[in-house]
Amino acid sequence: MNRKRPSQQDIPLSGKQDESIKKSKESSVESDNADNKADIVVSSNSKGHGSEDPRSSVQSIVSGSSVKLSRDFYTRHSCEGLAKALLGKRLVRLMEGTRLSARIVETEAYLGFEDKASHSYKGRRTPRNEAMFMEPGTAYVYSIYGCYVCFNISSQGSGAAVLLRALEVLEGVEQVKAARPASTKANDKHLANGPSKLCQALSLTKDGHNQRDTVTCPDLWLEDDLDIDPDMIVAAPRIGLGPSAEEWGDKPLRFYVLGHPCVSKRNRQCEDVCRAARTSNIT
DNA sequence: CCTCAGATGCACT
DNA sequence: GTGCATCTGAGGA
Repeated sequence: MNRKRPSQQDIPLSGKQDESIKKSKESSVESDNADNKADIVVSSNSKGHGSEDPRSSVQSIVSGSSVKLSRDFYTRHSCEGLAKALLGKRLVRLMEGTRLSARIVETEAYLGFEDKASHSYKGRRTPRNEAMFMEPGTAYVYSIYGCYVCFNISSQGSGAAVLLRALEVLEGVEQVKAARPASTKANDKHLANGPSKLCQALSLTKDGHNQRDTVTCPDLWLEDDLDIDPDMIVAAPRIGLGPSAEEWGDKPLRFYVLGHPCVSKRNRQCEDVCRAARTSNIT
């Protein structure tokens, strides 16, 4: 039946990008400017590290390969590794026959037993967090602050999971806008730039998706898409943790794509570290 | 760009 | 009863 191939909606980060760059004028300060621009990534699906000059990889956007992520994908990475590996991948949601998809641009790792910020700290296992202990690839959706939900994917390691924090909506923008509050519809970058925003955007609910297996679920899965250059991944402390997390609140377990406009909250200091590491790799 | 307050209901102790 | 892995809008720099 009417399966639409993604067409023009497949192209993210285009036009307006230039505009915002022009606005931020400092064309003399080359390095800063270059990073704000989307040096988004990439060597699509090719593993050989592009030993090329990173500058040449600016804005090479490739459309999704439509290859669903397998169990093996979720199993072969550590929790932290999975959090990074998920960057660039697509979350796909089928709603009444319409395909919605969005690129993952920000994640957080929750390690489980030893992680004081994790719901499964010390192996704590309750009806709520049962999904964290299920097969890698299982969705863990929980409600928070009454009116919101957060979406995680269970990873390897008992009680470990990856929280999705921000997406770039690629397909189904109109439908996504309909699912979000009116005030947020003006700017496409803000459609899914937060853990609960992205759940609203793709209509992910606890009743509908908690404990669903994304490897077999017919209306929710992940697809291979972009491979993010490791040099472009910013590692920063996680967001919103209370004092009970103690030293775990400072560990760099949040990951996002450097320069991507849809990231929920930037950490300039960690971005500087990322850039410094990158330039020293080049020289 | 930033910070701040209030909303909100459920899971757990 | 307490504590959230948050969001929005308003107001200020």
